Amino acid sequence: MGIKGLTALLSENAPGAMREQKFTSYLDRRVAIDASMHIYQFMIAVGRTGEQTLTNEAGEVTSHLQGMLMRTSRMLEAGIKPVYVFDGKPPTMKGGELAKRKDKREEAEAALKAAREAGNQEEVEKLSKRTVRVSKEQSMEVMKLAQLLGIPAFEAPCEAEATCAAMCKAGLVWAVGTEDMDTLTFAAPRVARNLMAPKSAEKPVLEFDYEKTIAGLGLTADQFIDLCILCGCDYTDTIRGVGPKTALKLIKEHGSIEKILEAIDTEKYPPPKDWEFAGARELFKNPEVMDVSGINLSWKAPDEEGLVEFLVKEKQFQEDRVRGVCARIRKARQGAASQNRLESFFGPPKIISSTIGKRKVEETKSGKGSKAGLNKKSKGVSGYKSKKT
DNA sequence: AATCTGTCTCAAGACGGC
DNA sequence: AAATCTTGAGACAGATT
DNA sequence: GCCGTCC
Repeated sequence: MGIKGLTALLSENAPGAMREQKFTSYLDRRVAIDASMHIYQFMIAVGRTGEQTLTNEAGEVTSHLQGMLMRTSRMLEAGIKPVYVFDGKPPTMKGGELAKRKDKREEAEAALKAAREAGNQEEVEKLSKRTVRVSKEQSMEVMKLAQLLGIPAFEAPCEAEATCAAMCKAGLVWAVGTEDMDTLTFAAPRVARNLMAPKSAEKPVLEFDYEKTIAGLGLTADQFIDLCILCGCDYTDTIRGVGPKTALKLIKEHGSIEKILEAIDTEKYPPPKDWEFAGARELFKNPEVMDVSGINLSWKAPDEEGLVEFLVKEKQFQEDRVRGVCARIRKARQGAASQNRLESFFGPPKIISSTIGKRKVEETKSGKGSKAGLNKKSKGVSGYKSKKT
């Protein structure tokens, strides 16, 4: 569940760390993306009527593939360069949280069965969304799809978000595109939300800057991790009676969880029994991540025949749709290669902020060196809009 | 009276033709 | 031995200061 | 913009 209440806390206490961006400003940006959340969304939403989803003749679900194909092509056409990262084994400390989720799912499964028997169609649809599971095989199918589309894809050793953050720290990508605020706790320099919001919604991308986050809160990196643990994370429970606001106050006052425990009345604010906050801290501070040194990311042309083999022959996609997507991607790639100023495709030049042009030049100058972004302070910081609740 | 926490509920895509 | 692992936001009641 | 369709 990420970090409870962190977004609200930041918008009140570190608004300067948040900045709204246009979707089009991600032109030519490399972005690391945790694939698992997307897969879940597609399994839940794509082609669903009642308990029905998209399937091939054999009855295998294909919703995740349809969703990923469309979303990925949209990103590529927008000039975004995605890197997909898949979850590995969950850390053992997540066991408690996972057990809770399992209980809830089983509860929903029981209710679903009852609703089916009662013939309550509406209830069946609602509950079946809550019982969705993603198998390893389905994840691997999405990975295969990404690779056929020419996109780098990796399986992380552990939490995908941690490896995404590591890629961003290493300068392999400009930002991590996610809705999960854990990523900021893993100290990803830049986190982008709403990156995939539907075109129609025109929701702006919300960008979080890590350095500005901790500076805005007035905390050190270690203290920020302690704050996140106190707010509530996936790895351990929290002190009863202490939520985000009190947590921030206490951390600023005392500096660390150890000191807080010494200072507060633990009768009134009982910490969890055998509280393993130090273990959680370690998971955030030194997570198990992929070795990203020496990785050379590249975005290749789609393997059209491979896609036809996989999606058409095996999964019964319509061939002209698949070939159509390939054509659109190829066209976008050609445009990017031949045009230095792709932004002219997106509207009159005068509307485009000059920072985009500048950045574009900087990046092309730096060539395909793997460190686009890290050592570059973004310039247009002045124009952020604060958001009130 | 105002603030904060804990719990429970919900919702989660995208294209193209009209 | 076999099978797994995604999330945020808002409403609201009740406790606390 | 709404709605049927994607597999």
